[in-house]
Amino acid sequence: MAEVAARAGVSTMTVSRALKRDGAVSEETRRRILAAVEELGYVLDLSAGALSSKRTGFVAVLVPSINNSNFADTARGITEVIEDQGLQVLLGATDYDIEKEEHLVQTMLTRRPDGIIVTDGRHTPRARRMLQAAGIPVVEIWDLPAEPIDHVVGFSNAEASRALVRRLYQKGYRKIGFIGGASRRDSRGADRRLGYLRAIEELGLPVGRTIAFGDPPISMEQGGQAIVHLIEQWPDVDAAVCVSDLSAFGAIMECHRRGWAVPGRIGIAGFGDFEVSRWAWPRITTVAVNCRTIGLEAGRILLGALDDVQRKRTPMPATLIVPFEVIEREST
Amino acid sequence: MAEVAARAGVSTMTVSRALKRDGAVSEETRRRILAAVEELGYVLDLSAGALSSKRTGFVAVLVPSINNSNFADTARGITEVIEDQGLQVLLGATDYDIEKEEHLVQTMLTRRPDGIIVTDGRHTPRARRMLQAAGIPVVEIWDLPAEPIDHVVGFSNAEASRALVRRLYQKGYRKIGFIGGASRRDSRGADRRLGYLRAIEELGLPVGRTIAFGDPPISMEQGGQAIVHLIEQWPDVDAAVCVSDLSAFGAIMECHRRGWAVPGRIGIAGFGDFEVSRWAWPRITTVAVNCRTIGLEAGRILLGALDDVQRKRTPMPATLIVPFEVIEREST
DNA sequence: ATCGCCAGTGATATCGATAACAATCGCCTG
DNA sequence: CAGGCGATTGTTATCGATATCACTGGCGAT
Repeated sequence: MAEVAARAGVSTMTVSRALKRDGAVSEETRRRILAAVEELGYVLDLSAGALSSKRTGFVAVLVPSINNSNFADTARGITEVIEDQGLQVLLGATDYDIEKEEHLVQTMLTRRPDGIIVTDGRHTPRARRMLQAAGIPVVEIWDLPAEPIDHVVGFSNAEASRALVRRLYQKGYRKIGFIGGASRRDSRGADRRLGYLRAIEELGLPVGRTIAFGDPPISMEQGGQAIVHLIEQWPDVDAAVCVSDLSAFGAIMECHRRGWAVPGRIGIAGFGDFEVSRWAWPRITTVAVNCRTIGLEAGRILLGALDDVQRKRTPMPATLIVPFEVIEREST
Repeated sequence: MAEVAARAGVSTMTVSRALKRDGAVSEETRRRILAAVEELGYVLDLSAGALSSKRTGFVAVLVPSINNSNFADTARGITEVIEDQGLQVLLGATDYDIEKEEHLVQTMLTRRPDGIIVTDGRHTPRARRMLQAAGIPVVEIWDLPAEPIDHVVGFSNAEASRALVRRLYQKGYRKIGFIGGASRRDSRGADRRLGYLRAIEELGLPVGRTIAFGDPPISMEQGGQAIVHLIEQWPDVDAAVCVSDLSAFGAIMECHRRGWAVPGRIGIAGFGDFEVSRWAWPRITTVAVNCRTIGLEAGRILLGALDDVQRKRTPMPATLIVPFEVIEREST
């Protein structure tokens, strides 16, 4: 930067200002500086700037998996909003594991992000403590935690699942099974099962028709295996609610393969409104949440909180509940 | 860190050493320091460490899209390898746009990563210049650039596509069409088309049966629309090669919907061996490359280059060609 | 007994930018 | 015309760690 400054005949401070968005520098000077930057091929070093300004321009984002288009959409939404403000996402994947989340939180805090967005409201006590002590805005997304750390953008997975079951009931289904993961690691999956159970009970339907299969994320393959188990174990089952669209898709394809008509023999519903559900044949009944919106809103709330901090206002923790929608398609 | 040092009765330098992996500190001292760290809830500030050590511990990774499980797998592979060495991935998505890539390269360099991995061998001249001038190891992946910048881990998309077409020919298909994106933005997609054209020509098959549809990434929806166009335009077509599995899937489902048997009426093949292709019904013929391996190898090569730099050896640019495999399944 | 080496530790300078405040200049207001 | 204000630029201190070199004490080899 000193070289650029020398070449442009100004001080480094002026160069620094010229390279910021809000820098108060005269047009003439800025032009000279930018020319010098270009000629020298100079690239600003933010890691130095971060140290003195105490703002790194990073927003840490933790998702269970980037290999899941729902979370990928959310991550994109966040990125979109915050990069407009010159911030950058530091992405991490927890693999649905709160121990790994704890470790990632620590790693991320080591980079001193200006804010952090975590998926889920479940954390290890130590992770929780670190998040609270970090002194930066925190947004928990994709869930409605009982005790939010700070801000929240999410919805009740249990309610959504319950609404789906009730819709199936209206449609005439009475022997409804559930296909989900075998571990509690995926807390959103566990909530969906909970909502299913609640609905079944409320409606007075036969209980117990639950297949637990494999570790999250439940794959297409596991969906296919699970539907076979479900039908073998309870031959009178007339519908299956799957913990995600991917398992629902696997289940439907397995039914095709075995000549079981969907929805003729059994209705099958998923969760998440993945692309595959919109274009599969039959199209898959599911619960849609706007994943990108979750990301956009989480990003906006974070930006708002950062703005509050900068203006030395006390930020007010916000909770934003995003809507979900049961979408009935051809598979039920 | 000064507080921790005071509490442990040592200098900050010793604390710093105790918190590194290779730190030469006596067991007794380390224990005292870690205890102090725990009691004070101290979290190391890497953004400061980066400044003095001139190593940020970042590896920048640019992929066309994180919402594509092939690239997500690659990104995971990279992450896996490098986080073992205490490095962290800085992920960016170019949206299949080399202008956006240029911008991202600049943004990333601003963070002074220790190395950078970019998808594709096509770059704007400025991006290319910046990459070369950065003075850090560069790995280009998922392609075999004519003029590599530095290291390469990839395969020839054209060759792979050509092999697929030849396999279809062996199987008896003679009127083979191609479904791909309408723009040249996706250079791997363009290469696949090229390979298709080359094969068609070599085999003396009827040419021209190419449907170009939409901007990358070509979606399931576009695959469904394109197959209709293809069949309407050339009713005698007996097979379709799609630029990716997603479009192949969309095409197959559209055929189901219209009562066109796959592969009875038309055989359909994809590219990429996505999960959906393994579990769809019919299972989809495709070209498989081990995406995770691309990531793992790219990570390893990068680590090797970083090691070379540290030991002041001159790193030798490496090119690693990963194998692809044509997998014949039920859809052809 | 002396020397040299090594493990463990500390003192100091430094990484490259920006915050905070100061200085300068021109122009407007009363 | 004095005072003051806003726009522009510079000076200096500082952010929080680590590189580098220096120092100490113990121990084995000669």
